[in-house]
Amino acid sequence: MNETSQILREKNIKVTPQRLSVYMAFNGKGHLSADEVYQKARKKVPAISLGTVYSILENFKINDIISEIKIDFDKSLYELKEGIHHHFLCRKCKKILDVEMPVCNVLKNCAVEGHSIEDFQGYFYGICRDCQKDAK
Amino acid sequence: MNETSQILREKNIKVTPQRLSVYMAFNGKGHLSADEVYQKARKKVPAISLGTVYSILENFKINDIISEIKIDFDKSLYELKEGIHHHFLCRKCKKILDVEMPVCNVLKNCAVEGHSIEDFQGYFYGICRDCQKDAK
DNA sequence: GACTCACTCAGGAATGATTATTATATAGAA
DNA sequence: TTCTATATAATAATCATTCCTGAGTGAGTC
Repeated sequence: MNETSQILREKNIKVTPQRLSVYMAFNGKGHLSADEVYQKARKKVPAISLGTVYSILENFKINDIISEIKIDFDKSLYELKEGIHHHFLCRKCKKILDVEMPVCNVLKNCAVEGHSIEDFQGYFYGICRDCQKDAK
Repeated sequence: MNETSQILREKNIKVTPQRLSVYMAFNGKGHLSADEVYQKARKKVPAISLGTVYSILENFKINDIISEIKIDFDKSLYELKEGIHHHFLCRKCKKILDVEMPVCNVLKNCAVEGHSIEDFQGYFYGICRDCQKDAK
């Protein structure tokens, strides 16, 4: 009974090799596309299908284990939900970076114009530090 | 030489009936999908094709006339860029509402962790005022 | 052990938004 | 008006994502 199994059990999610492999695909790396998750999960469970990966990602999303990021308009990225942060897309090198923006964090769990806010995502677009350096 | 033509000319965008019809599709309404723009534009230019609509939307986006919104993860929405505001998606009725959030507006045109910010989009998720009322 | 019942999965087909292609038409400048 | 780069219509292609189906699995019951 490892740590990942524990996390799933706490959310009443049945533990299966496929689910463990998807969870573990995120080890260390954030911002994975469904296909990247699929490629990594296959190393543990070679027979896993892409459809299964999508369904597990959906399950994890509903259960607040991961969040979906749609910053670059062509495909979804996923990351483990740990620590509040937002995302920056460099228009030049297309890298996606996490950015801390404490002022944004208070926006969660408050009300705006009478609407209750359960979640907030902030997307920043611009030129990253490295690309600015290169331009000089 | 109407007002819309003027706006396009200022951006060095050739004025065509198709472009005018796409621009005018936004009259008053925000948050249109590409297909909704297409349906509205057809009323002025019946022969316009969906491909053309997409290409004009892309052109307008690059020229800062409209912005693309991807808050509900299945298709893009577009709106004229007028006034800074952010978006709220009600998880119950799926309506998208504009929200003013002045604290977010300062985030544009500043630097975060050394990255220059040219644009910022804030997406809020929760239950809207009306749906909260209904639940009572 | 046999039998449910609900859930999970693999494989493959279907969907649907978006993009690419190409030949024709046209806006705007000379 | 003529010319040329650009815009457009029509259509095909792409590709992420969802749907479907039939087979597996595991827990609980008898």
